[in-house]
Parts: sequence; structure tokens; C-alpha cells
Amino acid sequence: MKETFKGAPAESRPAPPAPAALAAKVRTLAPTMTRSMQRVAETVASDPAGCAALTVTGLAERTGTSEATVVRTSRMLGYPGYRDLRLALAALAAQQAAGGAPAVTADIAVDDSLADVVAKLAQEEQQCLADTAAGLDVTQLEAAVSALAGARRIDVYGIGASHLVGQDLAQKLLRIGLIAHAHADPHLAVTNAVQLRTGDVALAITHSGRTTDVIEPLRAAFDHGATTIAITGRPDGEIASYADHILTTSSARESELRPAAMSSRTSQLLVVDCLFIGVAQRTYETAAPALSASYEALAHRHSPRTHQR
Amino acid sequence: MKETFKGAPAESRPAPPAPAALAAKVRTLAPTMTRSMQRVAETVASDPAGCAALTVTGLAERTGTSEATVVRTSRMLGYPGYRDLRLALAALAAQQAAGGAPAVTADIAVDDSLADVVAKLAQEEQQCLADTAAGLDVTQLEAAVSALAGARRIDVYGIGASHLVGQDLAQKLLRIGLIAHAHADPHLAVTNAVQLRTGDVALAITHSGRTTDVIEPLRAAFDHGATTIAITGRPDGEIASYADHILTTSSARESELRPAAMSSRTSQLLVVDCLFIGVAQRTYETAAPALSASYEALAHRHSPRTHQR
DNA sequence: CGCTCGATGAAATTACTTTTCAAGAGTGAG
DNA sequence: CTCACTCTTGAAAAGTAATTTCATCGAGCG
Repeated sequence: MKETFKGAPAESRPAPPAPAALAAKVRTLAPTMTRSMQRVAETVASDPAGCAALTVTGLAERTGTSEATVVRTSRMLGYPGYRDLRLALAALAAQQAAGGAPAVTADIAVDDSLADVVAKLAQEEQQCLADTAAGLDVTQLEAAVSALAGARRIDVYGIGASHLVGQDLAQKLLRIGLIAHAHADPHLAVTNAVQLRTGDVALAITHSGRTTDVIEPLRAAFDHGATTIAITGRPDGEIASYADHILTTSSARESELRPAAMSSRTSQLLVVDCLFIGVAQRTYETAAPALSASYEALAHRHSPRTHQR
Repeated sequence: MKETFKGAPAESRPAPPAPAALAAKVRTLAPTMTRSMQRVAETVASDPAGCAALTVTGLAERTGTSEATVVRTSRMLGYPGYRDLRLALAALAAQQAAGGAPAVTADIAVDDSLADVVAKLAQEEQQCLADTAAGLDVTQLEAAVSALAGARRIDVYGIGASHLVGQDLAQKLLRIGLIAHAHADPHLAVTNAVQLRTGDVALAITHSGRTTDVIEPLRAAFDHGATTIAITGRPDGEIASYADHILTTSSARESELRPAAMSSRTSQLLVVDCLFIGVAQRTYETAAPALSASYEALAHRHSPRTHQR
């Protein structure tokens, strides 16, 4: 709360209206008010949100008084007129709403309303992003970016939800002219991995760090001299043994309704985005034109709808 | 707050005005606006507090436009008129003041350090989540969840990055025992869509709302009587014509290095997660056991836990 | 009992908002 | 290049809400 000092030369007038101090003002001034005005003041103080939706006439009716009284009350409370009181009321309501429902850190329950679900999910994913960003080792990221940027060929391994993240990465890298492929089939992945050599990069994504189907191909690539990167929530997991660079994702606690796959995905995607932007920066000369080219190539796939200019 | 109109019939008003979703709404709708309206919208979004103090005439002057344009813009943003926009502005200003930390979203530049990239990306994605959550119409979500929970069969259409989101949704729904399939091939998608009947659900994901390859199958499903849902950043796009329920994702401004696909994906995933949780809640009796079953089925795919060195 | 004075709301006035409409700007076809 | 068309835009009319005015009412007091 920034209290405006009286000394400020901006306003030569008596006093600026009150923001959240409305309830206090009502209590202070109530005794000096007439009965009708008290009714108005109390109504306004007890239900700011509701009153903010009302016009002078509406509020007059609701309080069983007249428009004139409402305006008089507004003046008494320090506002130039009802219009401004109404604005303050809206502001107050918003403040109350914001302050009233702060901690939605609770787990999502079966009987939560959908509005709660939305709020909690957004909250959790935001937290997850913050955690991931805080926990990411920039040195490792730097190394991984370098490896990717200079890679002759990139293989990405991931299964299940992690495979989607892998696809996302591969799609992006392809767009800036790198040769990347996301493997889902463990057998094919291993088959491919043994083709890799020094100068190639293999990247594995697994939240648990123990997914055999992902570890195997990474190990094969590692053994054949490729640079290996692991994106995992368990930097101490088995996969770490075969990874040159480890990027750690945050592992939020999971609940019954919200399996780990959900937050790990958010976390993994952030890491993948960071990798992508990093690589795009390093290869800007070729990446930028490639990006616009791919964008234009898709233009005709959208219905015309030329609406703006 | 407790003001959820549960008992009331789901589809009542088109869309209630937005409280904190204003910035998001401006970004989403800006492309469809005319130049003058964009000026108004931007002014309003960048200085809610200042604009809340202005009358129509004042705001018109400040933006160098006319009263009519200001009113038009208010309407476009979802309010009945300027009066209500002004109220929302006051509320928003109060919220921002209370929340303290304003958005400090600098664009990612080519010469940013990787640490900066990580921080900015995380920040942007968090903002994107908040915007999406704020702008999501819970009534529509409710309707979509109901449709999905009772569906005999679910088809999901999406291309490119949106297809990954579609796969994510399909994977999740399969896990709780629903029959869902994510289509990537537009031809197969249409072929499948015409098989749908009343009681089936088709869900299309497209950021632009104009992706022909996604619109076609949804339209086919719509024409054959299936319940159709669209997840799009452009609720006024062509796809809206064939969607029974529209879930709006927020579209952050894109920059050269950060294509729209990136933030739209984050936004879409949140919506998808909300859908999933919502459906899981409604079908809890069957969903919970199905979830643990799928979890256990994968257990042996992980190396034994005794690995810690 | 009646006079005075503050409180109050109906109605008039004013301020603000919304709507209408015609002119201007841009676009595409011929 | 021009014409016809559509979309955009602001000036002004029309309408609505807020404010002021003013007459009435009623309580307190001599």
C-alpha cells in the first residue's frame, strides 16, 4: 500500500477518496449520518461487489431511499459523486476477492468444483515451472545446447507421455534445420542408437530415470561414442550413468487425481523449450530463415479469412 | 467465490465479462480488431488504473479516437458497454495493486544468456497459464466435461504441435477407460468423423481456429450429430461454427524466437488437463481403479529401485 | 400550538453513454 | 485506372444515468 503523502503538490484539494479503507470510513462517519444515509453506507460496506453492479437508482431502491440520498452518502464518504464511489466499490470487491482466495495450494479433490480445478491446476503448473527454472543447472544446459547445435544428427528417446515431449523437441529442431527424430518404439530406438557416432547426439527423456525402454537406447548411443543428454526428474537414477549431460526436471508431489506424468510433462516441456531457444540462438543465421520458411509453407493450410490489415 | 450457478441450465449467457482476464483477452482479440480499436484496447490493458478514471470522452481523446470506437471496443472485449468495462478496469487496477508484482515480460533476445532464457521462458509460460485460467469459460468447460464423460467414443483432431496436445489428451482418457483416439492424418480423420453419431464426441485443437485440416473433420462430426468441442485461441474463428462448446486458450504475443506454437501449447495443455481432471472426477468410480491398474501395468518396465549409488 | 430547521425524495437538470448515420479509406474486379 | 463495394470511423442525435434543485414532511422547542 503506497500511502500518498499530504505534502505531495499534485492535489491541492481536501483528500483523495479511500481505496480499501471504506469499511473504516463507514464506521467512523456513521454516527454523524442521518438514518437513510446510514442504511446506504452499511449496505455498501457489507456488499461492495453487489452494490458495484447497481446504478444510483438501483441502490436507492435496494436501500429504500432516493437517488439524492445515495449521492449525499457518496459525498460524505469522500467521493465526488456516486460514479466514483461505484468505481471504488468495484476495486474493493476485486481486492477482497484476490485476498480472500489466496492459498489454493491444496490438492485437487474429487468434489472440487471445476472452477477450483482450473485454479488449482494453473497454480500447480506455475509452481512446477518456477521450481524447474530454479533447479535447472545452466552449465549442463549450456553444454547440452552446444552439443545439439553442432550435432550431425539427433535422436530423441521417450516413452508414453515423455514421448510427446520428445516429439515436441524433434518437431522444433526440424524446423530450424537440424536433423532430429523422436523414437517411440524401443526396438527401433536401439537399432538406431547403434548407428550413432561421435558428433551425433542422443537425448533421453524419462521422469523416473528408470524406464528401461529409454535407458537401453541411450546406453547404446553412449557406448558408440555419441554425446548423450538425459532429461529426468531423478538425476541419481540409472540413466545418469549413460548421460554426458543431465538436465533435471522438478518432480512435484503427485496426488491420486493428478498423476506425476502431468507435472513432469510441464517441467520437461520447459526444459525442451530452453534447449530449443538456446540452439536457435546459436544457429541464428540459419534458424531464423528456416523458421519463417516453415511458417510460410503452412500459410495456405489455413482458411483465408483475411480480416485485418 | 461461491457464486457458481450450479443448478441453473448450463447454457445461459454467451459469456460473462472477464475480471482479470483482460490483458489476455486483449491479446487474444487484438488481431480481429481494427486499428483504432486496437489502440483503445492496448491503452486500456497497459494502464487500467489510469483509464478507469476516464469517461468515454476522456478515453476517446486519450486514444485519439471517438466515443463510438471506445464503446465498440468495450463490446468486443465482452462487456455490455463502456460503463462495465470501466468497472472491470477499476477492479483490475485494484487487483494489480494488491498483487504487487506486475508483469515484467521482456522479449527473449538473440544475445540473452541461457540463464536469462530460462528465466524469461518460465516467466512467460507462467503468465500464459494464468491468462488461460483467467480466461477459461467454466460453463463451457463444464459442458465439455459432461459430454466427454458420457461419450461412447471420442475423436481428437489436431495437426502439428496441436496434435501432440491431442495425443496427450487421448492417452489420458484411455487411461481412465474412455475410448479416445487422436488423429493426425486429415483424411483418416474425416473418414472417422463421418462414423460418429449422437453420443459421440469430437474435439478439435487448433490455435488459429482456421486450420482447414482440423476444421474439416470437426465439421463432418458436427454434421453427423456428434457433440463437438473446440480448443482454440480464436473463439471467433471459422471453427467456432461447428463447435457446440468452445474452450478458449490464451495467445501470448509471439516473438521471432518464440513462435506462437510454444505458448499456445502451454495453454492448450492446461485446458486439456482441466478436461481430464473434470472427466476423472465425474467418472471417479471407474477412473480411479483404471488409473492404478495402468500404473501397475507399467511397473515392471522400470529397473529395480535398488540402484542408488 | 405553531414555528424552525434538518432530512428526504420527486422532479428537473446536467453529465455521460450509446446509437445512428453518413462520409472516408481501403480493396478487388473489370 | 476506375468503379463498386465493404469496412472503418467519428460527429451528432438519442437515450440513460447521475446530480441538483426544491418542495414537503416531521421532530424538537419555545
